[in-house]
This record gives sequence, structure tokens and C-alpha cells, in this order.
Amino acid sequence: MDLFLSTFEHRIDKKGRLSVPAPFRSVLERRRDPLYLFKSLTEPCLEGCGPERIGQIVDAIDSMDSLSAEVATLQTMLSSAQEMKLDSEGRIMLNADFMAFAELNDAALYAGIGRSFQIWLPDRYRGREAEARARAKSDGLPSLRLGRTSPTSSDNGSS
Amino acid sequence: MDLFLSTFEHRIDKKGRLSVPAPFRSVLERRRDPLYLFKSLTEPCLEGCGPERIGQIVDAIDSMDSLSAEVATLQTMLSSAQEMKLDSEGRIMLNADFMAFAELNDAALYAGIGRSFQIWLPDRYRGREAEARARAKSDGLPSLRLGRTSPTSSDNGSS
DNA sequence: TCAATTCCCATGATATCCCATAATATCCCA
DNA sequence: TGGGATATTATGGGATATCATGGGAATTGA
Repeated sequence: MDLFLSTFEHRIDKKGRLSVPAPFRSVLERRRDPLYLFKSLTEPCLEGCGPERIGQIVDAIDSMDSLSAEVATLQTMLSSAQEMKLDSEGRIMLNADFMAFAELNDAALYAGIGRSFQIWLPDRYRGREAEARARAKSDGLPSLRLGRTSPTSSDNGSS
Repeated sequence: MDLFLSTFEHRIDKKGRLSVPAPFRSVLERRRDPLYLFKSLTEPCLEGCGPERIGQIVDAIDSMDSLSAEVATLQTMLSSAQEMKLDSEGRIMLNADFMAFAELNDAALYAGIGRSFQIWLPDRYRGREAEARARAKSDGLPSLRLGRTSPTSSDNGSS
């Protein structure tokens, strides 16, 4: 399972171009996946993912009551989603709506969070990270059932 | 079951390269696991582990309320996590963020703690170790509940 | 025709590969 | 069991490839 991990800060040049981090690109290329971006529903950032996550949202909508508020929310995500084309150097161009939504100007911070990643105004992200770390110190870590691997996980290489 | 144990101190060269202790490398190689590092949430050190722990975090996020503070905490862990590629001599390169977070400069101390290990500024680690020993003397040992039967308790000490 | 893209090339920084070496640990055979 | 031979390990340095970034020229589209 290859994931989007780590953070990268990249410049947005005068033409509005923004490099996708090479490790993220290679995840997508390995799966021959296009890249989708959409506006986060909960935070002032953009979310990036491959098609399978878009498909999950579509499937979730199909399985829900089409009149519910949740469906409308999920549809909002889809309607802001956009397939991004990379230039030959692996850069994307953010449209004005995306730029304004995440309040980006001349730099962007990619934060990999597993199956997807986020794009933030760098200073804003670092503020959030500091908050999360302070909270973890005072409240303790979320209870992960660490230790034994769950039956679904890969190989337990017993020698 | 092979574990990360013992401590090792290694130099960080001018290029920022740091050897992974050979015993830790052989644990990972035996499992054909890549090595992941991330910034500790609670201490000024880096944590090293294999992919199963990263996978647990990813799965935990998917199963939780995406608006909760715990999810934000887990995402903070992932967005500092990085798959480390070892060069042909078994060294990793620590990026500037990792170096600054653990306040490393020209040496690092690996502390194996079982299923994972930590990377510390050597002097800081030794200070903590002394504190922990003093605490054990005054407060007594934490209650060790050994023999917590795990389903796969085949502890065949490998050759 | 003008503005916005897309394509192509240049460049500096940095990571990666490959080789060398000294110290230590391990092996092997008398 | 001892001691020389060999392998492993940590460390360093030069050469090479990759990456992020920037800019000009060609292309598109209204």
C-alpha cells in the first residue's frame, strides 16, 4: 500500500504553477491514476486524491437517501472536484477559485495524510500542527489499538 | 518475533546522512519492510517503525469521525511520516524538519523499544534515561503485566 | 488581436549512486 | 583454543541523476 505521507512546501510561480511533490507523483503514476483536487468541506484547504476516493463519494451518495442533507454535502464536494493535468515537469495550475478558497498566494504546503493529501497556506498549516501537538501533549494520544496487527493486515513474517 | 532493541550512537555526516544500525536493518530486511520515520507527538525525538503501524493509523482515521480532534492528531502524525529510502550503505537522509524537531546536529542515538525505535539527540536521551532510572528507584517499577496472552504467542527465538 | 495556457529548455540545489577506507566482528583451520 | 584471514560495519568523498523552479516560444481560445 503506497500512501501520501510527509509534508512539502513548494512555491507558486508568477504563472500560477505549483509542483506536485515527486513522491506523490510517483504514487499516482504507479497506479496510473489521474489527480483530483476539491475544496475541503471542513477546513480552508484543498484535498487531493486519486479516482478511487472520488468513486467512494459517488457510491456513498448512491446508497443514501437522495433528499438528505448529507447527500447535498457530498454533492458539494463533487461539484468542486476537478481532474488536474500535470505539465511535463509535474506541475499543476490552480484556478482562481481554488487559490481564493485556500487563500494561497505564492507558496503552498502539501500535507500527506495517507490515502489523500491536503494543500494549505503554509503558515496556516503550521499553526494547526502546533495546536494538534499541544493537544496531544495535554490530552494524550488517541487510543490506537497498537500492538497486535489486525487479521486483515499483510504478512506476519513468522520465520 | 524480532524486535528493535538496544541503543546505538551514530554520526550524522556533512551531507546529513545517518547510518541505520545493522541490527535494525536486518529486522526490516527480514520482513522486507520499508522504514518509516515520523515526529513523536509527545517528545522531542523521531519514531521509527515498519509499515504495519502506519497502516493502523490510516485505518483508524478512516473508521473515526473525520471532524474529531483525534483524527486531526492522527493526521498530524501521518503528515510528518516519511518512508525513508536507504542508500546502498544502509544510511538515511534526515530532512531539515526532522533535524530541527529532534534538535540533531552531528550525531544521533537510536533507542530500540521493541516494535519501534526512537532517534534522539544523544545527550538528551541520556538525561532522560537517568531521570527514568531515578524515578524507578523512588516510585518503584510500573506494574508489568507479563504474559498478556496474545493469540500468536509463538515466541520462537529465530536463529 | 490579446490574454492565457501549454510546451520546451535551462539551471541551481540537492539527493542518490558508487567507490574507498579504517575499525571491528566473525569465521576457519591448524 | 588461538590467531590469522575474511566479512561486516560505519563513515567519507566525488560523480551523477533528480527535482523544483523559472522563462521564452509556440499554441490555443474568445
